[in-house]
Amino acid sequence: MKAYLAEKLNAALSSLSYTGVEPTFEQPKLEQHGDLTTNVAMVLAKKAGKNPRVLAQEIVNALKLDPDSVEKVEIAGPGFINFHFAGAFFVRGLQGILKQGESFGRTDGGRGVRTQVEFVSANPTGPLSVGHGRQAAIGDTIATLLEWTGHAVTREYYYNNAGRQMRKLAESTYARYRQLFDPSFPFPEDGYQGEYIKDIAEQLKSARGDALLGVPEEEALQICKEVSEATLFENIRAVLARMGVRFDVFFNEDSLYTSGALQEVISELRAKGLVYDQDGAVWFKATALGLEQDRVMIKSTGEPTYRLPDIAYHREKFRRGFGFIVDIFGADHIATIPDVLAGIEALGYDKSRVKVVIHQFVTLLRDGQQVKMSKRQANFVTLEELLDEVGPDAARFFFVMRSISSHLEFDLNLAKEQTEKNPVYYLQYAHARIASILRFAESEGALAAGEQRVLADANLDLLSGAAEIGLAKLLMSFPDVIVSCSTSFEPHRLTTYLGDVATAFHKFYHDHRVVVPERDLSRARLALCKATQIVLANGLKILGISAPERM
RNA sequence: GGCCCCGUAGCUCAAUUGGAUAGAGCAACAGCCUUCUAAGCUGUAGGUUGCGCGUUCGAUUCGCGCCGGGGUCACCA
Repeated sequence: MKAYLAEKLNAALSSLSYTGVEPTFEQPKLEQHGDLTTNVAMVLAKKAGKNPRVLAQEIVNALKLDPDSVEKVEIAGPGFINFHFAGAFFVRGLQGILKQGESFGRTDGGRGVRTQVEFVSANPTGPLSVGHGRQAAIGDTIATLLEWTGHAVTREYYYNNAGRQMRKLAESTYARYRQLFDPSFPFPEDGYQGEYIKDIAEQLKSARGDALLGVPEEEALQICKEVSEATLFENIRAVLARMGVRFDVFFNEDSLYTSGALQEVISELRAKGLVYDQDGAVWFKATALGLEQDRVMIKSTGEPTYRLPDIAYHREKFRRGFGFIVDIFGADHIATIPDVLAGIEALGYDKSRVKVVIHQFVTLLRDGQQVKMSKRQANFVTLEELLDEVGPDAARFFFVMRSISSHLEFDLNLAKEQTEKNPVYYLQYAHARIASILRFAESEGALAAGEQRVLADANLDLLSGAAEIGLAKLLMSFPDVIVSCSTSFEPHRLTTYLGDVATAFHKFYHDHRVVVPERDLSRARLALCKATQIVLANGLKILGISAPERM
């Protein structure tokens, strides 16, 4: 429709010899402003030296449109040209939805480009937090949105199981293990305080008894590290799986060390004059690239800081053939990004192919009070505990329902509530209600069993009520919504849209009885129900939330 | 102090990326079930979009300056 109008509008403009303007269309907020609107008249007004409304009238007079699809064109406000489509246009569009079914909403603007989405990427030093949960939900949803818009997506998790943090983990587990035999054994100063370390120590004891007491400490620490890492990683995978999040690749930072990728980055940057030695450390000359200060890449101890492997990792992403790279980070990582982007650009890669998505933090609310989360005090709520409490559907929905650049206030009471107040249930209820109607229709003989697929043959012109057309109109915009969510990396818009669909459906349900004696009308309304169910199911699927048949 | 995010109805948040009269949900009040799921629907009320300049046909959106909240500024990740 947009393409059709663009063509007609361009023809009108050139017949009036206005050139050099590409008209744009958008969907007006208010229904009375029509279905599509263009602001060309206002854009052209200054250049043409004419009043925008007068200009708009000229353009409208020159337009030749098919009255079967465009019912009415009018000029409004400061000079908008509003196009009102015929109701039949929307209603007939339902056929397409019914035919496409579970693939309705997919588009191919991404042209199959190989796209990597990196998210979560927590090191195996402890259980996932609710912040990781938000990142998992956002990352997985963005990955799915990219798939739905034609990208070939790889979901990737980057982790480091070497270095200081893992050493600390091993020492913590070892100390807890020793304490099981001798409570006075000292716990490391800055060790991991959490209860989970004690659990791992207990496991170690029941599996191996006191065997670790008899081996040299280095060996015991190595065992502690391996067991802790394996246990924690297993837990991380399991918790993510409960949320329906699965990764294609777990990329180990360690491989960058063994492959020589780090040295390669250093020497290439050094050759470009972007690396120098000072105070026994190796520095990245970030100031030469317009950044605020130079940064250490290799400490005087010989150990790299995170920057070097991060740059090397991003180069690997390019080398592995990804045409588009999406990084999902929490707000606490924001400071590291400019260095990495500058680094890969200096290495000759196009940093505009990297999209960094930064999300803000999560605070939990219980009984109207903020739940204090302190990792140090070890009284933080883990993602696993949250899933136990509210379930994966509510968790995933709540995690993505706010703009990612905003703080998320997660109301535990609301997420648990199985009432109309809870937006997740509102959506799922609409889906279940439709399933129930379809079952009823079959039991009444209004619809033969398994006939749902051929509802596309229904006489859709019988749908003429405002609620019916309004709903059909909304359903038709689903593919555009997916594209918009995908290109803007704003998955919360999908939750808002689905809420609108559910509202429009409930209104339709309230205004019209679906199964009525007139068989053709029944079938038309059933087609509308089925199309709504398809949109809800597809939308929920993208969000990773179940679409129940009964509630 | 530098940089980043946020500030919109009593509360939690939207607002088609610069559009027309700023919208939802919750809370409050008033209604709607003999009928396909009331986990639903309808209505009322609620606003100087933190404040002030500026950019232009037009600003919640862009720029500058304040105010307030959060984050971040390591030879930690």
